[in-house]
Amino acid sequence: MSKQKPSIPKGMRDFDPTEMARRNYIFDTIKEVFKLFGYQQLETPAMENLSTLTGKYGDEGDQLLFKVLNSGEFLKKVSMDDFRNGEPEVLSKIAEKGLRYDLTVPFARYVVMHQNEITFPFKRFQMQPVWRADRPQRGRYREFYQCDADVVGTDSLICEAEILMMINQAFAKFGIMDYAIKINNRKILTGMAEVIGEKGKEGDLCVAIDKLDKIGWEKVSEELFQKGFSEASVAALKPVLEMQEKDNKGWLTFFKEYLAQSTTGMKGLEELEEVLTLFSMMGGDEAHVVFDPVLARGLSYYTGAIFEVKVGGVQIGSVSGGGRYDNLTGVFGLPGISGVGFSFGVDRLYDVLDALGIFPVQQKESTQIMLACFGEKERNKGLNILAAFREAGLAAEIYPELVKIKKQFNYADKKNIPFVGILGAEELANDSISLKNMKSGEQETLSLESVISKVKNSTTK
RNA sequence: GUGAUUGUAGCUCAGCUGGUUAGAGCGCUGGUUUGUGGCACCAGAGGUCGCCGGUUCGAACCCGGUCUUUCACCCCA
Repeated sequence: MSKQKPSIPKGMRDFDPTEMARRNYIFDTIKEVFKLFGYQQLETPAMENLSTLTGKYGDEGDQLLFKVLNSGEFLKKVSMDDFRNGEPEVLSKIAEKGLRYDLTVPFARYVVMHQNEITFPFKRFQMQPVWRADRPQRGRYREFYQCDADVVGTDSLICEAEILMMINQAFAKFGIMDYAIKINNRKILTGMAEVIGEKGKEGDLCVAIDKLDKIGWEKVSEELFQKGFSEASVAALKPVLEMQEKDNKGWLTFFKEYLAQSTTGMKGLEELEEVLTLFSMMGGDEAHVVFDPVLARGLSYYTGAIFEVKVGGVQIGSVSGGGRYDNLTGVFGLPGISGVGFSFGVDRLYDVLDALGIFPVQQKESTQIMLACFGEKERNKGLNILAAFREAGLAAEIYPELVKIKKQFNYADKKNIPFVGILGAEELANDSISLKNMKSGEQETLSLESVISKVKNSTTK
């Protein structure tokens, strides 16, 4: 074997112990909130049958799927004719599995497969990596985690209100104060397209409108003209876009008049109002919930509420988003199952907490005390003491080699272990431990019991 | 997928218009200190300059390809 420089695939990452401690903090916090609202955890395999995945994310999505080569002689089934017929023909014969692209489609597959065992409404959450063969950029990876929570099998708007509550609570736990949950409704967007006289074109409308704060009104209207919108309809749109300063109540009043001619639009408004009412009945903090009529995402599948969360004071895209969809499981042969769900972007949340400097300082995952021993006799006694530490619930370790005490201390220092218990001839003779506080440098000779209580009191909060 | 951009020691980076044995800081190892980490001082190890090919008497430097990094677009978390 020749030497090779080790590397990892493009767009994939290692997480060192510090990063893992912080990531686990994020996962644990989110998980806690999900559970508090009655969501149950689900896991699905990294690979799905390619037939489950293809065609669910559009042509672009299919391109971004990681396909897994069949085991064995994967070329055996391929004929020269297949080669002449092109890539799709060959692909279907050499790869029948693929890595999951998101958590929603595998979830839909699961619901259909287990429809007879599931009690609806079904509330599940899922925190697993997904893979996309995208071109990586900052904050965009080929392997990343999604934290999804969905409830399927009910149209109740309580679910939407609960999602707002969960975001509220998660952010409160993280200590994020400055954030906005933007909320809109697909039916309102449909209504807008209707009342400006461009029925059915809310897709194009939204793609253009969405860029408003990026490229400005002039370019947006230019784009709309290009998409075939008439002069009159673009003019009819203008009042909405110029209405930037309204609060939620103001918007609702405005839209009740603006959308009066569209039954769909009015339905969307009703839903929105109902969600906000339910949310406040649950005791939600309305200060963070902002109706945004230009919020448009996931239009290919969302049919009702749409949300997105932006954190203030940092230049990072949305950290959470979701919405209501009809007919989640239709493609797998189970029509009529609707649901609403949302997702936290762990990698972005990490960046936000990092940028705001609000990760908890205390690393509860690190060792609380290490034993340093001068010789073999001390080491042997140390093993007993070590067991007692662990019995008492302390994260403890002993330096595994009989080396110079300096080296042992150095290890403890590098690993940020707050206490070192020293065992030498003296300590052995009078059955004690010298406990050194690595931060203050103070050292005292104590009994095993007092070492345990001392370390416990000063390292657990 | 389109257009740019980056790559030199474990890390962050110097390295002149192409010219001997490629440097610094931090980190690492050992020592000053055989019952004590951080600080200081001393010594040392560590690089086929991303990879492949070309131009040249001579390439870290110029050219082509490839991989990687970052950025914009597209799309998205």
